[in-house]
Amino acid sequence: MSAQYRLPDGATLEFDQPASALEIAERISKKLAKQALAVKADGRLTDVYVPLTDGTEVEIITRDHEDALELIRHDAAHVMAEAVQELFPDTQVTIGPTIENGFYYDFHREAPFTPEDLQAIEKRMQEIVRRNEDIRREVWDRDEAVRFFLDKGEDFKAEIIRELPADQEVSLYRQGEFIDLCRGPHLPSTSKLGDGFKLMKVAGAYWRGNADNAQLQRVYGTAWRDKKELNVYLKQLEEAEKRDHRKLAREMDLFHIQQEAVGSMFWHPKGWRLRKNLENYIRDKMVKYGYEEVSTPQMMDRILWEKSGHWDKYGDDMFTVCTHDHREMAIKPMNCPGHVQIFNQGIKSYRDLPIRLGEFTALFRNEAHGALHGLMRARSFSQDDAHIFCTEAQVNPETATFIQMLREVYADFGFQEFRIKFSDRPEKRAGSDETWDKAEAALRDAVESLGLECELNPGEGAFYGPKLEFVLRDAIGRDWQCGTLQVDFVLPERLDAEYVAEDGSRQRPVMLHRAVLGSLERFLGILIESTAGHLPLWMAPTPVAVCTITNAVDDYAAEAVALLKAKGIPAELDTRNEKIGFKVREHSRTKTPRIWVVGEKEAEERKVAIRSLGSKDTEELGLEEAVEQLAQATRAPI
RNA sequence: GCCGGAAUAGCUCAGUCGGUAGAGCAACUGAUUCGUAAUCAGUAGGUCGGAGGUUCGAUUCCUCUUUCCGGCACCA
Repeated sequence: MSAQYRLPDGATLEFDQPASALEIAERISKKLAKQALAVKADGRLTDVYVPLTDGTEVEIITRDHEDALELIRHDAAHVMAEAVQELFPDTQVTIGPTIENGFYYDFHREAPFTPEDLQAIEKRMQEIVRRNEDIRREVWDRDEAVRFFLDKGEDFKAEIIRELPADQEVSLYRQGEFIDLCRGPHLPSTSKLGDGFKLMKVAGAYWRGNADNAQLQRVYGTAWRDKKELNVYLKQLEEAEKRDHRKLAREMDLFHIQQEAVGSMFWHPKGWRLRKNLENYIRDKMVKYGYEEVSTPQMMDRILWEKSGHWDKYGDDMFTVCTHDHREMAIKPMNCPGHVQIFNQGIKSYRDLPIRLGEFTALFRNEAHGALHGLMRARSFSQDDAHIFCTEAQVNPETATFIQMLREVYADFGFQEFRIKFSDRPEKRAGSDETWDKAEAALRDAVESLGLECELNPGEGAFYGPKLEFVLRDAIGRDWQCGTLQVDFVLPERLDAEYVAEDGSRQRPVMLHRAVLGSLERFLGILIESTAGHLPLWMAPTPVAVCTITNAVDDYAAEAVALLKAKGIPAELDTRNEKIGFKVREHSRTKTPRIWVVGEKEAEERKVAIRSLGSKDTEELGLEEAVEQLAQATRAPI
């Protein structure tokens, strides 16, 4: 039976019988056959040695193809598992997927893998690559596969196979002595993996992501087309680590944390200026968008938190204080119940809605030790938190306005692109299913009418409602939720919020919980990392340092600083007896955006020589003009 | 919280196979008054994260503990 295949260039190849991608490649050129890693058959990735059906559209995947990395990483995981089982036969394998930049494999083994073990594993992987073992697909009977793995003591693997969907083929891939359940496809042999991989770290990870289950050892690796690509990646990573906000914050003298107050910042003068700049900026934005700022008690009786439902879900993570009369007060982990109390004062009419209440006071959450991470995850922090009390009909327009505001703010900080996640009902939640149906539908409607692109994040909503998460990335690619919008029909019910509708009836308002920046601390951390400390002029704690060349011009420099301060610009005066090169270096290292250099010449002409951070050029300007210009440039956008 | 790693001067790090520590930068003092990423010299700075144990002797070995780093879990 003859078979025809179409190639990407439109050409057709004919064979006497069904041919594999390898045979097709062979027909085209020896070189292509040698380079073939896999094949895209009618758009589906398939192994190269599998005979393809007549009429298939065939695209040979070589190393340069965009899909090659995925294959290489997937194979790296298998080769690693093979190496581990050779070196540590008491190890059980579980799963080993590819991830961004690499792969991991979760192993079960009593003894921990040491850094030396990782080196040994990596070496053995290189050996397996040299062995050039064929990687072949086999389809097994499910029960037989389960029995096979149970016999080998591979309980986790057997469990995975047992729980595969009934209609799914059980395919195993064999390379040398190693055999693993896998959907594929794979490279034709281990040598194709090449030498662009490296094991990075070991970490604990729970079986099936559940903390009640056994903890496995996850070995992370990175894999690339070749050594050169690997080295480029490692270099990038090294550079990214230098942008760590904890490191930069120390260099910039922003804040510190110490043992006596784990998870909370001691903000230094410069850091606090920065922090205030952010707060004042977003405060003005909120005024612009029709919010009222309020302030609610730092601690409130436990009873209120029980009523709201927070105690049930988060009681363990709340800090509490006992009063002399034996009342238990919770230090607020969030503002929503407080805002409802304000809403509940007096009778509200539908004419009053929407009511938008915002607050910036500090929140306290007893975050798990292992979760703490500099500014990104702290135990005390503030949010640009606000609650919009509105009618159901207002959910849609309020969402639209919020998204507009968020886009505007993110753009002001240079975040043009960000990810949006749609998180729907979690397992543990308050409110009826009907309420959730309504809330999710309302949010989905809003998202759809705005044409927002979001990814579904199943089961990750708040306990009182579904949410949108606006996600930004840190220097080394970790995702952090910053902005959020949550639709809540539950808390108004639990806390008895109501308004009088047009027909005179009492109605529950909908509550939109929303934050643009989210935690101000976290947002600052992200901003510091994304800008490598080169903050926008209007955010910088010290926008300018005035540096003298000789002490003869100290008075003139002091006058310049006085003029700046008169405009509210926190300028720094540097009259130290140091060479100008020294001063420039130091202010550059602490990321001062502008350095004004003044020497005899400038003093005589009443000018300043302006140097911008990251540039070697200088610009001369008259003193008054320079002050005016900087006053403009340090004004936050509105 | 869990798994692994780490903790030495303000910072970055070296060191001691058990005999109580060193560099560079920063700081301080003095000299130098200088034109855009490090002027020179000198001085000072550490109960080697904390507690306990082994030992004649512990920064080093052991146990516990705290904190930090990386993941995982959690994230109102």
